[in-house]
Amino acid sequence: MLRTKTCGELRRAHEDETVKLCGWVNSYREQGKELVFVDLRDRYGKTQVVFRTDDSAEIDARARKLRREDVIQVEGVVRYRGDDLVNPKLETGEIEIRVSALTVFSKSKTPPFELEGGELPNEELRLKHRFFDLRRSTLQENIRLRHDLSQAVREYFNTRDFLEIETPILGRSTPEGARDYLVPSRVHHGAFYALPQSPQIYKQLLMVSGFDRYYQIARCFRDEDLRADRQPEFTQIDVEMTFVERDDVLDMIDGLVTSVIKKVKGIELEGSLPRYTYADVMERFGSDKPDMRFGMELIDIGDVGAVSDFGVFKAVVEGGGRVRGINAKGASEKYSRRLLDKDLKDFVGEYGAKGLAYMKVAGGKLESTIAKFFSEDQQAEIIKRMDGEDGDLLLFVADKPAVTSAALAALRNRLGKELELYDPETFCPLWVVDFPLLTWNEDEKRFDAEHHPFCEPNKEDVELLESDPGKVRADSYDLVINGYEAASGSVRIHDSQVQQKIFDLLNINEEEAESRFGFLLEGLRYGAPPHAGVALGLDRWVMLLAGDDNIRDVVAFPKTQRASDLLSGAPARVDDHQLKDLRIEIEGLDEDDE
RNA sequence: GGGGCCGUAGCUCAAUUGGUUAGAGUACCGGACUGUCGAUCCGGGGGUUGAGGGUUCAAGUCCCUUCGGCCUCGCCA
Repeated sequence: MLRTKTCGELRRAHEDETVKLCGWVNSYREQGKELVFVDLRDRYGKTQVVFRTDDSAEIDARARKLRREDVIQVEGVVRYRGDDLVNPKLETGEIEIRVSALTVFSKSKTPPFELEGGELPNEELRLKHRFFDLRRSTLQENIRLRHDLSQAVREYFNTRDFLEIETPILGRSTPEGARDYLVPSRVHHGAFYALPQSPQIYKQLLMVSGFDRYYQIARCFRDEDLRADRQPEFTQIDVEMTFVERDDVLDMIDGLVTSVIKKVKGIELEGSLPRYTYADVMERFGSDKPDMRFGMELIDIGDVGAVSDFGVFKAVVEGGGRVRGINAKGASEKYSRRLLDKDLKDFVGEYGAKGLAYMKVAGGKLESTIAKFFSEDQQAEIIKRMDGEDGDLLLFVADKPAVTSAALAALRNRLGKELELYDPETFCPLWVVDFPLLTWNEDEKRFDAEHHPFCEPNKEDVELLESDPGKVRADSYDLVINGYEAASGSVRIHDSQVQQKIFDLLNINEEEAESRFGFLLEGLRYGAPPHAGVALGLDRWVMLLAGDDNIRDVVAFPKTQRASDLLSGAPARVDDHQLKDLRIEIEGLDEDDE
């Protein structure tokens, strides 16, 4: 046995035991000719080991050659350090190991950066040495948290009659949705598999097969541009249930969310998560994934703007736009004029807003370069509607309705964070329901599925499918936490005729539908039960539970924004004979185009 | 595809208006130290300023091109 204990578990109660420990040299301190201290580290903690010339000059000499990150084994006796020598910063600080034998398993090159203390090096370097970065305690804890979450999820579903079923990774490319990652077939020349964007169709077919409660912790792939919270491959907790309605799924996931948050974070949430309609959150927060840890709702003052003397507001309202604003309570002195006129204006500009109007509330009136365009009554009405008090900063965007939503929602998130309007440790989950089924695609002059093409229309709106498809609500739902989409799902269509009708609206003709989705449509023709499901983004959940805002910190081997793996060098060129097997030729490559 | 920030010693950063031999902390190497624990003290080595080109008497600094990382809009059923 190479070790009898770990570096995190020894206490005074183990005094006088002989133990073997293995680990990495975290730090070393030579103290004169007689003494060497080494802090030995493994996944479980750190333990101080002490070498003395008295005990063995030979071991002491070798100990003096130890350097950071060398991997060693020590054998020795657990000693209480003495009342004045306890180190309260270490869990094992009461004791140390008096070493009687040392084995050096492996020497380390000088580490690429320092694991603790000081600032983190740039992420490029960390990713190149990911195996090393992963030794840092924060990343170790994140990976541990990820494991805990996966296990809690499995336990929850396993005790409720769900079966974990794997679905293919090599599948078929389907139209719409994200860009597929493709895998060429060697056997079928010119044909390609697609990696799954999600196991959607397979899980629906499993419902048709009678596996009425399914889940899977499934890897998914989408070849789209990345963000701080998006990786090209990511993990979904995929769930599907048969003979259920929307609320059955929501209740089941409420239970999952409250139980896993309790289990991995020890936080008690209300048993039933609040449910809002899409129309409601879009109006009040301008976003379908509002951060509900703070208020600052969007308020419409378009009617006041329309009758004021402020030309910008008037013109926007007359042109069918909206004037909406938010109230940054007590922030009138926190943003300089330069910040407001430049930084915040540019910030909302990223979302298409042409300007940002602001007014400060002081002495019951509005203070602003544009205040003169508003009568006393109009000012009073704005203050009242915005719930304004002296010291408040009111910010307005006048633009196309969608632009006011996007710009103010982003501004609200930014101000909420900058003004510290919430406790970053809290979790505020909510369901958003009744999404639109379809959204009009102006470029292609047709409807797109808002969620995906297998989503059941809300029964109350079925008539509208013919008359006004854009108004049809879907029987779909998103779970939102702290401003992130944390899960998404819907009741599925189980009638092949309804499914065909939706394909028609999406401008997918019968022939194309048969060719691309035929295997689903055919399944629906052989006795398909009502079913519904949801998928939770595991990576985002771990990120949120870790209090992080970077998804790479919760993935063991993540990819960069350009989807490369700096550790392995993927993606990379392949040998010509591999391409020849696949009958693939690469066009337009320069010699130096690596 | 668009916008923004960044790249100087192993690492984190500094370097006046374009001007002396590109510095500091830390890491690394050597030495001192009998209870250290972010050890301390003394000494030392270490630079293709991401790469390429240009302007200039002179470029880390200015210009062009390019590579890479991060944030973001579009995109992500």
